[in-house]
Amino acid sequence: MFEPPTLKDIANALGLSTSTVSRALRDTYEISAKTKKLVFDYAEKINYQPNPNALSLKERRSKSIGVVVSEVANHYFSQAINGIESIAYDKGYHVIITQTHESYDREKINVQHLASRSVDGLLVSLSAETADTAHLKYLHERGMPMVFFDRIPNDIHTHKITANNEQGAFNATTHLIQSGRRKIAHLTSSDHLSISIERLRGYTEALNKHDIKLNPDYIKHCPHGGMFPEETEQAVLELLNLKDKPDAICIAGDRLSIGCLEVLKKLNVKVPKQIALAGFSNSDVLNLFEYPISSVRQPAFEMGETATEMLLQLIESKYPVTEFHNKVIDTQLFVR
Amino acid sequence: MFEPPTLKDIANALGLSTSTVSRALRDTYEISAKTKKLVFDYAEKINYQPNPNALSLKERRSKSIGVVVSEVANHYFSQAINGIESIAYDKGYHVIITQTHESYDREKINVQHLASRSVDGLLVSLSAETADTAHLKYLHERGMPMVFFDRIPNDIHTHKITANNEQGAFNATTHLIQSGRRKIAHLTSSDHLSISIERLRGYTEALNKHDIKLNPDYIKHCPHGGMFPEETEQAVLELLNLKDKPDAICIAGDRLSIGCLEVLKKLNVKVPKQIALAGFSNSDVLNLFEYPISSVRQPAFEMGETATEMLLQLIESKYPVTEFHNKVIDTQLFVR
DNA sequence: AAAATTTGTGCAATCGTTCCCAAGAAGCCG
DNA sequence: CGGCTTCTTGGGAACGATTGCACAAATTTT
Repeated sequence: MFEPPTLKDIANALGLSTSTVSRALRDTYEISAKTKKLVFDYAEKINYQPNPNALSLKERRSKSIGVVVSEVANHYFSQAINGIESIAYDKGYHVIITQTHESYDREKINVQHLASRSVDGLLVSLSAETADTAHLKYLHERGMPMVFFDRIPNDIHTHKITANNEQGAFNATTHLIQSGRRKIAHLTSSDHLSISIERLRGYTEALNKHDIKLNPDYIKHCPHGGMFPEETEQAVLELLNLKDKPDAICIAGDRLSIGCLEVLKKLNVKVPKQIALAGFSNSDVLNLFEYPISSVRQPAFEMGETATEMLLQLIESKYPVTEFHNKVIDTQLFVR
Repeated sequence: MFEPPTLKDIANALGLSTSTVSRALRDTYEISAKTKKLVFDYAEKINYQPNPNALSLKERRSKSIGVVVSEVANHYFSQAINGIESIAYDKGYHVIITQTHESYDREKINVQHLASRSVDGLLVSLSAETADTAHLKYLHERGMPMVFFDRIPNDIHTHKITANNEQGAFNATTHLIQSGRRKIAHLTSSDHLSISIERLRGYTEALNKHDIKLNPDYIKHCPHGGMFPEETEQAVLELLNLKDKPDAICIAGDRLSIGCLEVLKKLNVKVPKQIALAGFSNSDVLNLFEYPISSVRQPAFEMGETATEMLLQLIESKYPVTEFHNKVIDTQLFVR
C-alpha cells in the first residue's frame, strides 16, 4: 500500500502540532523563521505533498477541470486538448479528459462522473448523438461553470466558442465552384449538431451566391459523424449511385473526410478527376495523400486556449457572471 | 457556486441522522424497509451523489488510475487509451490521462501530480527524453502499483507489456531486403528508450541473417522521437547526403515515419523508386498516402487492455505481488 | 409481568487539511 | 515587579462519508 506522508507525520517527528506545521508550510507570518526552516527542510526530505482529496473536501474545489470530447484520436480534439492543457497548467489547474465516442449515454455518464468528482468546471463539445442537453442544463442551473466549444447547444446560456463554420463551409464550397464544379454534394454529421447546421448553411449560401440550385439528394447525413465506416460508405455510395452524380463533395468533418477518401480509393474513383473534394480536417498529413483534398482547418489549439481562459474566468469570478461571450474564430482554407 | 447535496442535507430534510441515511443508501440489513424507501426516494429526487473526495479520504483510494503517455495525438497511444478505458470503466475505475510531449520534466511533474492526487495505480510509457527513472522508482518502492507499457524501464521490477519490437523491426527490414534492397538505413528514436534498443536489434539481426554488413552511418537517432520536425529532417538529410546513399529506411516510430515521408515529399525524392520505406505506425490512413510505406502495426488496443488488467490485479491484490509478467505481443506487418 | 432478545436509530471517531480562538512565553513600560 | 502588548504555538471544529458502539423501543421468552 502506498501511504504518502501527512502533516501529522511531520508534526510528530518534529514535536509540533499539525496546525503549526500547516502554517509553516503555507509560510504564514505568525510562525517563527526557525520553525519554518525546520518544517520546510523536513517536508522536503520526506517529500511531503498535501493530500488533494483532503484539500478538495475542505476547500470545496479541486483545482481541476473536466473535458468532454468525442475522441482524442481526432486531430481537432487532440490539438484543442493541447491548447486546454497549456492554459490550465499555467494557472495550476488539472485536466481530466473523457471521451464520448459520439455516444449520448457515454456523454451523460462522463458528465455525471466529472460533476460528482467535483471538478471546478467543464469544457464540453457535444457528442454527435446528443439531441437532448438536459443533463448539462441540470448541472449548469445548479451553478457548475461550463464552456462549450466546437459543438455547442443553443439552449444553455454560457460562454461558447466555435470556429466560423459557416464561413469555412462557404469557402470550401466556393473553392469547388471556382474550380469548375457545379454538382456539389454535402456530406455531413448528424443534423442536430451545431456544426452541421452552420456548415450546411455555409454550403447553401455558396451555392446561392453562384445561382446553383440546391439538390436535396446531394445532402447526406451520417448520424455518428463517420464513427462507423459503414455509415460513411453507405452515404458516399448513395451519392455515387444517383443518376445525376455529383462532381464534388464538401465534407463537414475530419472523420468523414478521411472516411470518404477511403471509400473513393476503394471504389477506384479518381480524385479530383471524377469527383473533387474539400472538407473540414485538422489532420496534418493531408498533403501526403495520393488524392488531393482541400481542407478547412479549425484553429483548434487557439480554441482550446480561449475556452479554458473563459472557463477559468467563470470559475474564479467572485460574482455570478451574467454576460456571456460567443466567440467565433475564423478557419483557414488549404487548397490542394 | 455548485454545491451538490450531501448526506446531511438528506438527513435534515427527513429528520434522520447521517449514519441512518448512509446505511439506508448502502442497503444495510439493520435499516427498516420503510426508512430505506424514504431515503432512496428522496436521494433519487435530489440526485444525490456521494462526494468522491470524502470517500477517497476515508477509504484511502480513489478508484482511479493515472496514465502517462507522450501524446494522445499519436495513434498508437490513442488506441492504447481506448483499450485502457474499456477495461477500467468496466471495473469501475476512472482514467486520468496526462501527456509528457516527450519531456522528462513534464513526465516528472505528471507522475508526481498523479501520485499526490492519490490515484490507485499508474500506467506508464516513458518519454523519449527519460534516461533516469528515479522518480518512478521512488514511488514504486513506496508501494505505488505501476505497470509499464510500450516504452519500459529495465530497472523497475513490475509488470510490463510491449509489442514484439525486435520481431517487428526484423520483419520490416527483412521485407525491405526481400524487395531487393541492400543499403538499408535505420531511423530511430533516442538511444536509451527500450523500443529503440529492441527495434535496432531486430534491424541488425535481419541484416546479419542476410549477410549484409551493418553501416554505422546508416543509423540515425532522433532524441525526441520526431517531436520536432527539424530533428527528423536533419536526420533524413544526413542519410541522403551520404556518398553511399541508402536505398531503403526502416523507421522505428509513428511520428518518425510520418516525418520522414514529409521530408522526402518536400525534397521530391521518389518512394519507393529512389528509396523504399518500412516503419512502425498505427496510423489508419497510411494506405491513402501517395508514397507507399509498409508498416509495422502494434496491437495498441490489446496492449492497453492487458496493461490495465495487470494494473488492476496489482491494485486489488490483498497480498504483495512478487511475481511479475513481461508480456510481449506480436506486431503485424502491412506490406504496401 | 419481568427479563431477554431483537430491531432500528444516533453518537462519535476517523481520514488530512485549514483556520478561528485561546493560551503560554517573552519582552516592554511604568 | 505587576500589567501590557507582541510573538508563537496548540487545541479543536469543520469539510462528507463510513462504521463500531451504545441505547432506546419493540418484540419475544420465561
